[in-house]
Amino acid sequence: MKLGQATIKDIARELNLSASTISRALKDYPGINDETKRKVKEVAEKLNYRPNAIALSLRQSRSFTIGVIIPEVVHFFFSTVVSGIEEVANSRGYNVILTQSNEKLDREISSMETMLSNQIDGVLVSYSKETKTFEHFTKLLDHNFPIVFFDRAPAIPGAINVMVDDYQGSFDATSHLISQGYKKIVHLAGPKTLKISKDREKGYMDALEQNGLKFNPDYIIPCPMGTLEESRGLVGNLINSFPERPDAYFSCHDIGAVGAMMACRDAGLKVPLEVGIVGFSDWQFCSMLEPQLSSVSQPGFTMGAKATEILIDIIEKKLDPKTMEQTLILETKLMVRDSSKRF
Amino acid sequence: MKLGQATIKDIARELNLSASTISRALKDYPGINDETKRKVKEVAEKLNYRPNAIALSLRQSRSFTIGVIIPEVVHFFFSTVVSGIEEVANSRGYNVILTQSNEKLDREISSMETMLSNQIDGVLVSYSKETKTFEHFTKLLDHNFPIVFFDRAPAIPGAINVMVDDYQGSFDATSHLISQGYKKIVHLAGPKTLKISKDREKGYMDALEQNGLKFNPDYIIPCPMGTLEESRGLVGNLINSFPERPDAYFSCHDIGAVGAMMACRDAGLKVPLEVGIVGFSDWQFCSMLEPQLSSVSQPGFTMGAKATEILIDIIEKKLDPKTMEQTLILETKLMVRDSSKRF
DNA sequence: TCTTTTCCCGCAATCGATTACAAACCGTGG
DNA sequence: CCACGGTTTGTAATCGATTGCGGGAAAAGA
Repeated sequence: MKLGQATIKDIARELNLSASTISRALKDYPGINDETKRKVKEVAEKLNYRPNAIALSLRQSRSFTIGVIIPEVVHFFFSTVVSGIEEVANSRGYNVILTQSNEKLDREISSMETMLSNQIDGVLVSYSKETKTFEHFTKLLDHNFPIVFFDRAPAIPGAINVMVDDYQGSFDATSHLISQGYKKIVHLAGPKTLKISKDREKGYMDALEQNGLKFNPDYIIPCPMGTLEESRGLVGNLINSFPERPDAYFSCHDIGAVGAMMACRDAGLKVPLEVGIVGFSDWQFCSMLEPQLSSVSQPGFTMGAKATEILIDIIEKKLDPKTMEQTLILETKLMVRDSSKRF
Repeated sequence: MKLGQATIKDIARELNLSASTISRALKDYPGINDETKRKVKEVAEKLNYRPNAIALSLRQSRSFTIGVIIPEVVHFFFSTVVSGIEEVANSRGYNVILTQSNEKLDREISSMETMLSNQIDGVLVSYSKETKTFEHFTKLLDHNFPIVFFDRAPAIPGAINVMVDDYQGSFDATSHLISQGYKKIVHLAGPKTLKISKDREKGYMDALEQNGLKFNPDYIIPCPMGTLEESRGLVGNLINSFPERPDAYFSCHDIGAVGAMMACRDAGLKVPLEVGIVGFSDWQFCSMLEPQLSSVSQPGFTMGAKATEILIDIIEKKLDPKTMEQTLILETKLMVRDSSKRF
């Protein structure tokens, strides 16, 4: 109304026809006079008619809108994923409603609530660090509501997940460090609630073992917050206090790696000569650092795009969550740069 | 339906009441028996009733949804703004539909179209670099459709804008370089289509003049693409070809500054001793670089938050775009770091 | 000329919630 | 015994678009 938005009735009035005729004329139904169609379209054009998507949604019980719940937007990886989501959703005629949980469970839940009220057709979720129970998702899955999880995959049987091969990426990164002659490799680990953290930790451990290095549990340093200050502080302490000073750091995310790099610089250690460092995610800034930071690159855009393809296929019944492959794993790629190149 | 979502009619059937009674009972209208209310609420709870927002939207011709159009999500500044938007919109009960134009005009236009179809209540826009005409906005503004522009403000009389003080930020940055003894200051400029580019350029020029330095038009280097490679290449060429080698670079964005920094490093020039560098936006990575990059910090979150406050106030008629202040300018803050500190 | 077929189009219901108006029911007072 | 007031609930229209069904008119056939 605000816009004086023309409706089908306005066209009907103008032409002394009924609303149903207009509707059919606009959609080129057979059984409508060509001349009538022409006139209807002409008037529609003139009045700048635009179908009311809300009315359609109500009638069809679907909105051509998908919801996205991510921990935070201001995050290189997630924003990349969102970009992929946006791209595919748009090209397939869907809108994207975005909410961030800020890593809080209650916001995640209330987001789901309002999205459901808004009759979204499906939802893409990367759950928060706080999320330890998944009833708010399983309840919906049980009713066949389309949900696709990305990056962070919950322990829900039957859930569809799109993720990167965290294990392999981590394994590759650690193996690379070993191949460069680093022997005492510390792992800066993420929160245990996330499967990705556990996978990355396991990749690290397996790489050590398969390369004949002994695994030292003290070399796993939990960095639950994931801030630069946290890892910088922890690594700083560690450099001075450890009996055997570590000679490499593999962090489960880039920020942690930068913190480690700074701590090393603070301590006067040369990277990569004395200390090797590898991060995870390959954020934009990796190649801007001095030395450039090696990192495991995650295909964020692809992840968003694939997850959206799958979700929409499920919505449109082109895929059946019951019978399809439940987990799509995308390959990572180790970007070797100066921070870990000794030879 | 998909969810077997309960409607008001389901409750009505269960209790042998009419839909209207249910509606009133749920909203605690007077004139409904307390006992009835209790029972209605009980059944609503049992059936996990959630009002259908789409039905409400249709009836009220408003959707409690605002649209956001930005050039790209994968951009530190814009994602920060989106975060602010999300925050305020959520707390005031609005959903956020996000689209990115990828700096393309036609996508910007088609985004507006589909958003209007979806009966959004208002829209927040930062227009694309390609956008040179604004009919797709003025048409709506003329019909009193709520639009608030942020960061990039179009030349539309009467439009509401929220932006940072690009001029002052630029002026401060340049003055700072001068105060550090740099004399031949190059400006890496952005696309002329954006007002922010022009403002930043003007701030640079005025700072030179007011500090008694002669302005040399050759010292303004257009960097329309805004990529690292672009500025790195341009500055690289410039170092070798210029009769008087510049001793400082003020870039209109951080990426350009990093490119300049790399070009200097390539050329064996010491930053900040021989060359001073200042960027604009204060992206996350500024303090991770070596040397740390000085930059003009823009309050992205605040910008998103303020713009959303204003938009919703307009939507809810708490503000009148005709009579209110049309441009809100937020202060920038120069973050002085090592890349420009000579003393 | 009367019947049948074909062609166009309108009626009315639907999606879910809201709301002005009307109605049914109760008890009470005249 | 009737009317009236108050309390509680129901009816029906509305938002915009769609669609099954049916109807009217003109054209074709008998």
